[in-house]
Amino acid sequence: MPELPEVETVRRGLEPALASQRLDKIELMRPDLRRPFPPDFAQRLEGRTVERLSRRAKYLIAHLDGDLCLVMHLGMSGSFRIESGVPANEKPHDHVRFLLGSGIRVTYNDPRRFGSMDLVACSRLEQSPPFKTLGVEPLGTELTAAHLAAKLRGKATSIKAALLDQRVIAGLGNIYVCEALWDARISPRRLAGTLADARVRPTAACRRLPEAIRKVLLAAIASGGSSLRNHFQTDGSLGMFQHSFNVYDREGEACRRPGCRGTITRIVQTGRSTFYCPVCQR
DNA sequence: CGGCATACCTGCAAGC
DNA sequence: TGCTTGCAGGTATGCC
Repeated sequence: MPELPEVETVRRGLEPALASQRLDKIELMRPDLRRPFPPDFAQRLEGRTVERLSRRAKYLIAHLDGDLCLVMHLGMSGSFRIESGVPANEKPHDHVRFLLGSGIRVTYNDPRRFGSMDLVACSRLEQSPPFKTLGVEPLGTELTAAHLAAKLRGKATSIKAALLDQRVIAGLGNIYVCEALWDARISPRRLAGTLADARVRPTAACRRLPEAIRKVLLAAIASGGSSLRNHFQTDGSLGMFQHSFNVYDREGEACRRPGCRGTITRIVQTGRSTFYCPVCQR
């Protein structure tokens, strides 16, 4: 289930199957996911070759020849399957099938249909929605304590909500926000604005955040990478792998920080579960 | 505009 | 066992 590390894992898993491949045929099993597919979706894709797969935040982007980009989001429950052989095996909630020149099939499955697929000119990607409003890539060089302090200055909302805001940092979701805040020993209830001082400089806690964020994301990507190497599930699906968390979904368990005697607590913030240790996260 | 609740959709686990 | 309820890692929209 896809936050940034899961999407990156899917990208790496799909890349070998898709790179340099011609899209021979696109089959749509329904007219929409979260929104209708763009007009002439299949026709605009068929016959083009995939040059590469990239990722921005939680979006997966297939770059095709002729300046066309297929922008995909996995929503809450999207996954891909790579298969060969005939006949195609159909599963519930298969919505899109890509038939490649190699004979391989890539199938998109999404029970909740919160995912999306859109077509955009690659040359205008950054100016088009949703990219134009996205914040910095957490694994890029732009994520610094100073940048965070500037973005969080004056914010009256919690740091938890602020980090979930894709306009601040793009790609964090509920799990990795909880994990990063635990790692940085910051309470999710703390007001975002308090991470910048009066001169809009980062506080000590704010200075711990960029490293904490990178650490949890990179660890998750590494874990996804190893589950990929073990090989896709028996059905070839990509996009789910279990990873051990320090706080997420651990309500009632002992805090894992050495020396801390706290118990992981669940609260609800802006309608979503937050897990944290009230003893060591301040 | 900022902050929050709500809607979208299905599956699953827990509780009665 | 079978039904109901609540919850799930996503974003977009509308309301104050």
